[in-house]
Amino acid sequence: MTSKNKKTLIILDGNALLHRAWHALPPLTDPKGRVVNAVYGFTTILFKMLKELEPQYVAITFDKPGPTFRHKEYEQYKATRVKQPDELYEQIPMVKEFLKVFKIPVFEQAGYEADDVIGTISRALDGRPDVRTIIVTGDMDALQLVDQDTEVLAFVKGLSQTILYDERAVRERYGFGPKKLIDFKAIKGDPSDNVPGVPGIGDKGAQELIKEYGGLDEIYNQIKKHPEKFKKGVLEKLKQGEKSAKLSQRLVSIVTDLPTGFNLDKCAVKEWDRDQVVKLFAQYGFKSLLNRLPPQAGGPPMARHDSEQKHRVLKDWEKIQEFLKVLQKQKQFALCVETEDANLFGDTLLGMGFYFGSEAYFIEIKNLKKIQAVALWKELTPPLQDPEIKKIGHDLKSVGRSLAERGVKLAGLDFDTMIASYILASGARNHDLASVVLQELGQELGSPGDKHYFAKKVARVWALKGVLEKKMEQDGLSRLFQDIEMPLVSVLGRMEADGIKVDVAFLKKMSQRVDADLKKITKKIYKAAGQEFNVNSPQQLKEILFEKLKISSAGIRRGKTGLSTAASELWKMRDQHPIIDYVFQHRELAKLKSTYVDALPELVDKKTHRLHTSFNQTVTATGRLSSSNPNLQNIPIRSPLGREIRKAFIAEPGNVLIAADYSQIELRIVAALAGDQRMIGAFERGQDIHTATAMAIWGVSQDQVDKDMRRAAKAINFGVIYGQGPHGLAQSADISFGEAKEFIDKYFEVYEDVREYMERTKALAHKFGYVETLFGRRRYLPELNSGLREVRAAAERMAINMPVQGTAADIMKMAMIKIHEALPRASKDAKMILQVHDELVFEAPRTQVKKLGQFIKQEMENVYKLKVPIVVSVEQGKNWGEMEAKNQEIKKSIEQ
DNA sequence: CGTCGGTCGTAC
DNA sequence: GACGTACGACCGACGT
Repeated sequence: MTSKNKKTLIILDGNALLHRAWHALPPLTDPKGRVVNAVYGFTTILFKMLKELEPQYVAITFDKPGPTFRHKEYEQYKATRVKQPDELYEQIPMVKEFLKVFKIPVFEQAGYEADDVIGTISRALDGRPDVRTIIVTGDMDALQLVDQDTEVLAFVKGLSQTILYDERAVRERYGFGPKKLIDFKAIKGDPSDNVPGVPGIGDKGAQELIKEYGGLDEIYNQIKKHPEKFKKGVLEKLKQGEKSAKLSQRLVSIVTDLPTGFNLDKCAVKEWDRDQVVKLFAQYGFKSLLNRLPPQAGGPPMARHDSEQKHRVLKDWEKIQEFLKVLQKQKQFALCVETEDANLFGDTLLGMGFYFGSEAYFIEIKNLKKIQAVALWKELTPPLQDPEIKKIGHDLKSVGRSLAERGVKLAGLDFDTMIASYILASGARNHDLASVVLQELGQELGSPGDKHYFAKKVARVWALKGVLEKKMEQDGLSRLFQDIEMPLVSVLGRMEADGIKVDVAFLKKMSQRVDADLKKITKKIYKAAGQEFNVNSPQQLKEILFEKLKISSAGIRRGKTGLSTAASELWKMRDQHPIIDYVFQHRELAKLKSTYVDALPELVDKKTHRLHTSFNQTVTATGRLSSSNPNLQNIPIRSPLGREIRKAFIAEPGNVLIAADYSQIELRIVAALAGDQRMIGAFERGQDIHTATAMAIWGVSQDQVDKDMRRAAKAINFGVIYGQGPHGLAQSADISFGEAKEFIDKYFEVYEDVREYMERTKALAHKFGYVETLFGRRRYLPELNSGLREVRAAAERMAINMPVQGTAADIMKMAMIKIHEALPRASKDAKMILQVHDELVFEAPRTQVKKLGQFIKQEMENVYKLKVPIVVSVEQGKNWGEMEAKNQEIKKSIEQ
């Protein structure tokens, strides 16, 4: 039989390949946080083998966990093996999941190793000269199985290189055939398996002996007959090691007669279900592997889920008119907006996608005649603006804003698949349409190149709604979605569109001033350093500080790139050299200039001088919003120069800005969630919470609490919210580790229910794998099961923090919805324009401040009844930097 | 020339 | 590394 006519069986040594992949690849994690590098590596190997070897049959073998007959034979067998981390072994079931989908059979046998199963299979095929067997493995033990019809493909150097061993290749490498490898190893031993061999004889000696005599039995026969043939030392060692050699021989012999239930037909390569494969890959985050899926052997073309007819692209005006008539009748539909530049704003509109009645349409608008476009919008606008007609979409805030630029006020926002995805997996994955479709539907979204891409997109959005809705229901997340997140979408859209006015001239002047100061301070730095360098480069700076100026690096934190030059570290060296102070000044100026003073005017609308941030609703792991382009949630306030920047945020003439702050909202939530009467009491009495904490910890009266005591109490109050340990507290309160530890102990004695609450939260997190806010918002924390103590501890801190931060976010969101809804009744000219986590900023006519201030405070304070009072302080001013308190109850300077 | 990780700093 | 949640500027290494 010529090799051409032969069929090929590949047998993969699962354990060996998994080990190899584990060591060769960095610890990649999947969207759930599990380490999956070995699965990934194994899968790439599998694909490569399928593609390159084009086998007709495939089988996989694994070790069965537990002792083998070799352990019974020799207790020390593999005793020197270092146990690999759990993260590796946890990947075996994952690999098996893949194999199931690819319909590849797994063979294993209790009490035996993968090699024995491989041996059995390859010997079972001895009677089948029409089958060529290739054993794919990461170690060389299998070489003894090589024969006329059996080869070994061994991975060397990680996963990058393979060598194919047939009989000749084995002979070339060792000087004898595969069968003799057993005796060779029996003599030389195998340190990695702790097989002793003949002590004192190694690689070279064993090789010579085998070449000379052929095998172990022959050697010992010769010793009896002609001991004089052997060198003295070798003879002695062989005699001494006879028992050990015989034992080793048994240990390294691969068993070939197990009852594995092997049957070649079972191993025939079968077609797999591409959708299942895609789904699984999505689960594991193996996006790149999708393109490397091996071709289906002889199978029909890939099955497609949706027939092409269901996706219609409408270009002709007549067809579009027909479509519009049907659209008018719909009570709900999915929609998307497509623009040339993909960001939806100010771009040429390509068209819009719609889905209803099991059909997807893409209406091409770009090439319509002017008069047709006008007619189109006339027909399209009423259903889009009708709040009774439900709109389903992905990122409806963007859709709404895009339509708003074209004069359409989108209403009836019912189901946003981006938000639903976020609700189900906040922080755990991307929520762009392609990712969500892949994760939830197991389908590829395709690219704009596809003929029906845009129509397909909107069909996918519709399909997603069904899946996500059900999942939210199952997890009890529907209320959160319907009552908080969906109503918030249009609130945020409105805030973004309104924007905030910026005094650009003020910032330009400031830029010049700061630039001059920066130049001066830079000169001082160069002089002090004795040379010019880039002060903005930490790398160059540390060279100047520690090498040129020889500033002591004792006690300075080190990072991945060496000594740190962070402010906290520079502070430790402040007395050693005047340059440190200059660097501080330089850092502050450079930061403010580049991040704010120069960056903000770039993003201001040239005509209106208003700045339109994006409030992102699907970014944070806790439920907070984030802000970007620009980030208006980190505008400086703490330093005097920083606060100057806030003055650039102004009200229109005749208007003022009103800022309303939740006071100590997170600590109040801690008190409420923990049900801690002592902390609740302090809030009920309207006490300053940090002073109250200081009083309780030290058992003193209010007037005995000095500044330092209050400062320490404040640090620990905040620390609690973050799950901070003694080390962190020592740092932030500037006290010793021992003192910090004492404080924390005392704190939890005082607020015992807070301690209990923390413990309960951690326990629940471990039990369920997630934590939740008062309103059921979840955060999954797969890292709680990490084998690494540090990773686990970090996850526990997240578990502590999320319900607190997240509940505050929930409350704030509810207040925003309530206010947005009621604001027109309080004032038709007032606008809610910013949210900064615990603060809302409004712009309103000066004349209405008093009334509005009261209204806002009322709404914010009463949006939800906690076990503690919620208090809001209101301020007003011409700009965001100079605000005056409107109510006297709480003075901002004290409480923060 | 673009991308990306590292470092740093701003806010709550 | 040691305190949770973000965004973003700058640097410099790396790949095209």
